Amino acid sequence: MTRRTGSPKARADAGGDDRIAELRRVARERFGWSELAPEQTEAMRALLDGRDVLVVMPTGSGKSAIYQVPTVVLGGPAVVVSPLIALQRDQVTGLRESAAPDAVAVNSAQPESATDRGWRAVREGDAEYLFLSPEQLAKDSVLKRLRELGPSLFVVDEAHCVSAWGHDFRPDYLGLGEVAERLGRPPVLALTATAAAPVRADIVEALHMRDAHVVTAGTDRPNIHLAVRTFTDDAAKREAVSRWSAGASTPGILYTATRKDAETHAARLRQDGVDAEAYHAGMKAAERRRIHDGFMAGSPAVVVATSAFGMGIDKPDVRFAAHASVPESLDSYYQEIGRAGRDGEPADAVLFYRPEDLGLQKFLTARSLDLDGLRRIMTTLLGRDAPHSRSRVARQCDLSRRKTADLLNLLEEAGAVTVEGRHRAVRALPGRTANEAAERAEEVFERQRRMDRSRIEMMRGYAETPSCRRQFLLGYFGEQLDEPCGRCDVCERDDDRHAGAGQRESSTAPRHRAPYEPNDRVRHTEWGTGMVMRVEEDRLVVLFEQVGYKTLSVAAVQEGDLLAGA
DNA sequence: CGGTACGTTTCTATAAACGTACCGGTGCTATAGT
Repeated sequence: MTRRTGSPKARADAGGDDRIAELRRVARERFGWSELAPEQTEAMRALLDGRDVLVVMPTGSGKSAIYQVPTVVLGGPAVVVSPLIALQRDQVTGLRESAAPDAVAVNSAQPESATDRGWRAVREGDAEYLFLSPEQLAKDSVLKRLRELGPSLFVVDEAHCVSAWGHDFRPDYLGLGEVAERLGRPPVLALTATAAAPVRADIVEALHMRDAHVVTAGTDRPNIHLAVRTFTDDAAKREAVSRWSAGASTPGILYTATRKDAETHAARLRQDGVDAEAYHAGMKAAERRRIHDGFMAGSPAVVVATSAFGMGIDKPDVRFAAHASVPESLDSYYQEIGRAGRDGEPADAVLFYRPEDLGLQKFLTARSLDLDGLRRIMTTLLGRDAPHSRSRVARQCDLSRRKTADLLNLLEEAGAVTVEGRHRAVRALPGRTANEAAERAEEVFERQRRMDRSRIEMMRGYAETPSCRRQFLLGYFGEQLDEPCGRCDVCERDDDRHAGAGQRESSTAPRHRAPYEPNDRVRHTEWGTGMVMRVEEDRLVVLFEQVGYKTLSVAAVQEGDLLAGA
């Protein structure tokens, strides 16, 4: 692949200080930002050097700036992948209202004339940012037009969606790596607020990032108070949720696991005189927008919602994010509570927990596999030498486009098929029968399923941990908090107990230390290789590549000689 | 996986107990019909 002259790489050699000065100047003159945070400049520099960059930074810390400023310096349009049309709309409006270069969006929700105007604006240099969904980028016609524009950056916003949705819900997310290649492989930038180790690995793999430069700002949000309230009885939990929410400082978000629960809790809160509304994907688009905009403006004060609510909610003064039921992972949980307290003032994250609620999440994450569909696809592909278009595969195997994409993703990950540059056509790799290939894909599927299950178990771990919740949460995201936080229910309970007994355990007291440290690479006799995520006094949590998260007893590990360094 | 709604059974009930079927989240895009 040849680069255009004046490519990021060539220009980066001109001198680092000049580049930073230029970034600062553009940030000041075009965007009105007088200062850039060190993480922002670090990420921008890497992009100008032509590197791929993964940024994990809390929302509100200026992630968008990381592509907006370099796009101007590089002088070419940026392709920005954004998961929701509503989000695209907000971003386009925001840029239009500023002195910064304009932005356009390409999606199915606007008339064709608007899309045509958008393309023209980018082509003529009147707009520098082009927002699209991954589904748009799965279309040849769109890719062809984009390639002609010669984009200078390929940006994936809310990049955790690659991992959360790519494997089933929105399979086109897994095709983005191929898309970047077909666009001439500009530097790839992935942006997200939270990403645990397997999520980061998913992002890097799916986007085909090379030697990705990872920039992280601390994940911790110390002003968010963490608490869990445990129940055995469903009715008692409902009652407690209602009472707590009705008495909490607003604005706030109450998350529920089902649409029905969102409706019933909202109705109950209204009865109690709270300005509350339900929000979920089953509601009309206009109604959803009304509630979203209303919440931003101050009414309703409380939104009772399923996981549909939240992306694009950058409201500084949200005082609580409560959960009437557990979400399916700590990734989602942290994403959701992270919408509270963005102004830095105290905020509450309360989880109303019943172990039985984990059952619903198990059901919702349980996907089924069409083994026969896998075999049919492989038989079709093995019978032909030339690459096959996806739509032809779908037709010949009598599968929907969606399902075909799903199964092809599995087969690709299993190394049974390869995606060819033009038209993202697929071809079978030789050496395996259709049956063998289908079995390998099934193994990939089973591994994903085990990972999903283990993530639910980590959610249980958080809810049931006998020690500091913040340490647990941050450990999950690969960060260590050396001391208990003092700002969660467990820490406060311990404080009370020690105060009552008149003695406080010194934090410097010698403690039995497990012979493992977080981030150690280990190998288990049965579960293979993994990484130590968290070490407690008598237990440790290891993230295994094949089976996901496992909690091990240190004593059992040592007696059975189960873990070795790897 | 677990809750709920509804049907069937039972020492023929204006009642209780048991069994079974069904439901449950996230968004894009294309397309048919007003």
